[in-house]
Amino acid sequence: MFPKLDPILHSELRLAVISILAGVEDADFSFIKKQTGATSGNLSVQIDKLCAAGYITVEKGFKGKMPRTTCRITEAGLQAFSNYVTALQEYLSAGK
Amino acid sequence: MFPKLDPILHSELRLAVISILAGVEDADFSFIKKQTGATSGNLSVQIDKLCAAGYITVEKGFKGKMPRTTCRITEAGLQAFSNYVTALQEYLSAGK
DNA sequence: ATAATTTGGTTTATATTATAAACTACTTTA
DNA sequence: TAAAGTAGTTTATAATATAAACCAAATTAT
Repeated sequence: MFPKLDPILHSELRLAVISILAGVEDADFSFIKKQTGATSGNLSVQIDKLCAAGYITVEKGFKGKMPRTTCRITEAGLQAFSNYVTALQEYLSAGK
Repeated sequence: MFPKLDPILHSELRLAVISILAGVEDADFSFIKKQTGATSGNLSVQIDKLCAAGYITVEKGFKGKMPRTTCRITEAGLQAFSNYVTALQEYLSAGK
């Protein structure tokens, strides 16, 4: 009746990150930080987890002389996000 | 952009409990346990938290000789559930 | 030139949360 | 009356999230 919710996505900040990345080609650390309002430390950790899960890729380079971390959602990430939304609907709609 | 998600409801088991209670007049411990597949211990703890938050009421009585714990959602609980669903929609729909 | 501040993060420690294991108390069935 | 089942609670442990501290380089101010 209640499907298991993907624990990687069932996290406020990670869900926000995936949600952002699902809508754009790619996004860098600073942009995601501004959009989410997260602290650097928290964001760094959660990005690592999404990366370890294979839901996003992280590319480190430079914009001029400043370091720049660019994130992009993967196919697996898009699929997981879609599954999560579907599963969650079971919970949200049960009270009807 | 991303609203804060109520931490009381942003828990797989507590959300399932609220979701069940939102659809019925009341439900007892055993019924909720069967529907969710949760262990007794976990369910007991999460019901306590929902109760402490004022989202449900818990009534202890007896069905014949056996103890029976009946849960019911409160107005505050219904409101919180509604708010949670609305907030979550921001996350789920952002990738479109 | 150099000192202070900002950018762009990582690492590590702590607090919170969820889960599982162990236990209590009573009832029913063999 | 002994074993097994019901209906939970309490406590311990594992997992998670968050915050604090730190690092390195670049930029800006003195």
